[in-house]
Amino acid sequence: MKILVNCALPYANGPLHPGHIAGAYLNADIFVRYQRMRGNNVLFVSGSDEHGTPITITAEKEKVDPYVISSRFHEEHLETFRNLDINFDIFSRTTYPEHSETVKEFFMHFYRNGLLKERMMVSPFCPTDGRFMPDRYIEGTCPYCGYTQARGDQCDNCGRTLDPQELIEPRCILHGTPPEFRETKHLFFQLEEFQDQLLEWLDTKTFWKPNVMAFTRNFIKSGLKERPITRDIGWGVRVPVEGYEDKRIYVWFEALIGYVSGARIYSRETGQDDYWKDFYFNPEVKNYYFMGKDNIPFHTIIWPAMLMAMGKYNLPYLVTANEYMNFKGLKFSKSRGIGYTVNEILKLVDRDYVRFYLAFNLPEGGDSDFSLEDLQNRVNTELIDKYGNLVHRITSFVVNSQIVPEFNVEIMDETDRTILSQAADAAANFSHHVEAVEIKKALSSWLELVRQSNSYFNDSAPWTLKKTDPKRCSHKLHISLYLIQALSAMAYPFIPSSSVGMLTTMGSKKFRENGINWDLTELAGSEFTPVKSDPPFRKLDIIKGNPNFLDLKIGEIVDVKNHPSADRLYIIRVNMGYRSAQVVAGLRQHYSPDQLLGRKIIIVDNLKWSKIRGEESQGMLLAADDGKTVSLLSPGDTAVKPGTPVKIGDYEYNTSGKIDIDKLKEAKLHIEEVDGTRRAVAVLDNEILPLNASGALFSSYEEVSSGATVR
RNA sequence: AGCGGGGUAGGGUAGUUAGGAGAUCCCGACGGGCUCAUAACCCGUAGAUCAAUGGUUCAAAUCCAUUCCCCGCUACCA
Repeated sequence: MKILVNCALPYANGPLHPGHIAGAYLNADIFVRYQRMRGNNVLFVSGSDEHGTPITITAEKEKVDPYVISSRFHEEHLETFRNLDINFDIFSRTTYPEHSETVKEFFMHFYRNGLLKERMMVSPFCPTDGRFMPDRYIEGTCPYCGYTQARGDQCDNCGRTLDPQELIEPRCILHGTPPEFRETKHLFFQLEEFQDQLLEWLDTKTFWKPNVMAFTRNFIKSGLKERPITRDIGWGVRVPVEGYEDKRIYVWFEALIGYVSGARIYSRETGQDDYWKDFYFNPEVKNYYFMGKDNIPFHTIIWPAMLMAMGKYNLPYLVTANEYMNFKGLKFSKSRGIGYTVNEILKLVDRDYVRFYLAFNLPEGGDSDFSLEDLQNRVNTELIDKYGNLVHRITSFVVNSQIVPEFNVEIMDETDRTILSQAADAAANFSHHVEAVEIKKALSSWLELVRQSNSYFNDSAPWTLKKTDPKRCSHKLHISLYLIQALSAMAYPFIPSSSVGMLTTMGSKKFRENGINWDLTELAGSEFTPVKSDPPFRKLDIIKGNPNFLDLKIGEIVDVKNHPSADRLYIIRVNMGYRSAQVVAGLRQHYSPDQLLGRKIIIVDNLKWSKIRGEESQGMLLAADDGKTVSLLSPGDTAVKPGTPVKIGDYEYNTSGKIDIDKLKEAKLHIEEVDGTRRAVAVLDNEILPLNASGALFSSYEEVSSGATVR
């Protein structure tokens, strides 16, 4: 059976972080590996999306050609995927000539069929640069609320959608000069013509995940409108029509066609030019699309409409989209310094550990959270302790005891029958879930069998049977080996290289003969000759040597109430980004509620909760006190988001557990001159280190003298 | 403001589409077992007013309504 799997093309304008991988690529790779184990013929395509404004902006900043930027990240992405064992058949580029040709074919087909209509638009034109500017490059005063920094597409203050012409005193953000509004012509794709056909098609997609369907229906409900597919920009695929020499095709239209051009390029490179055609034109072939949630409407509305317009192309069979994987509750962001890139993580952690953790934590149902501590914990306990140790204890027992494992149907007992039926159930559930792209559920049924297998081995106690009933011992060992063979085969899509290692160690005859395939999960014909080996995994120990025991976070005061039974105390509610906390603070003599509201402050988030005069305090806010003045600590950068972790020096908090007030005092938080400015510092390992978040240091809101203690 | 997602034991989570078993699993705490194994594995105990309020129902974490709180998107970006 042939299957086409397309993954949203990552934008070549920055490094990949775990959120990208968990959003679309790892689940696709797992799906593809599984399908290949089942003997299916998969074409697995993705590539770099290289066009679009952001890349030109980066290029302008660095004063290089946009191609330099996209090439840099294309290479980097290729390496990241390779390092993670995510193996596309082709990872193409939208700057390849074959891509432009394919885009041209689509374009001309639409053009000839009257699906592209010319419209005049009025766009801002910067006379200083002599070119049209994107709407968001224009800034001015909002006509509705008077906000002076409203953007041309939207006002950040009142949230209203704007047209750049509506702005009072518009100016170009690059030059500060007022733009002219000039007429410019563009071609519009007649999306609305496909509305009925799309709705009809969507009605057949009862098996799609609710998030995808809800998003799509909502989008259509608000009305499909014709969309411009050309724009005034110099970077992109040329428009193959006279009078459009200065314009390029809009990326949203062109990047999607990258799936087709990628498949064609792969076919040509492998010397079978027509190979791709069956995947797109044979209606028996199912087409799967993987992406993050932001990409849903492009794949459930625009791309299907384009394929409908082309006529004979297969429409997507399943469109699956994950939510976001965040970093400690905040969105991964290279520019804001939140989280790590995949390549940074791979320097510390084996690829299979990363794959396992991300798969375990995939944001399939809702957003999930990434952290190195959690990664280490999950990998050490579930992958290594439970599974790795199971494989190792079984194979090394067999090797050391020199018992030949042999299945004997006549001495099957109840526990044997139970575990074998559990194994069959697990394999069936696993298949069902992977096929439905419910990767986390598949992994759960695998983990359940790991647990059951450990339990079985414990109950079997072959170390006792060895002396009392060698025949039964040999029989139980054979079943145990069969279990880890099945588990390792099932684990292959998740942790490919480790899985192969396991099967080699246990001396699986089927594996030697057929390579990894799904038949490994069948008991019949299984034979094993385990070899002596080291434990299959080394435990992770990456969280250490860090003296920072303070979990400090940026908080924003959202509510202040008087404590009902204490004259000096406030009850303050603090927004911590991914949650809020109530703290009791003795600030009534120093601040009025109005002064506190909206302020960004630092919260100690791993302090033991306590009741202060009957009210729960879930942390402590930091304030400096020099004996005269009490002042809250102020983050140097007021744009810093609530929930942002505060580092001490370069140390990020990454242990766990609550501390008490006495422990907090050991950090000796105080105010001290750093480079001529009074800063909040802590003492760790006899070293004075400044508190900082997103690169900014902290001072106090009110002036306090150097040496003031922070409490 | 609009749209999307969320609030379940000390922490992290599953379950919510199709309402009913003791609400799942991991870490952490406590007790026991085993000794093949990487201080690992197995068994058990404690710990949750399933955000709040109201409603539908014989029955609600799950359905409906209202409210509160959080995140994301609406600036390129899974």
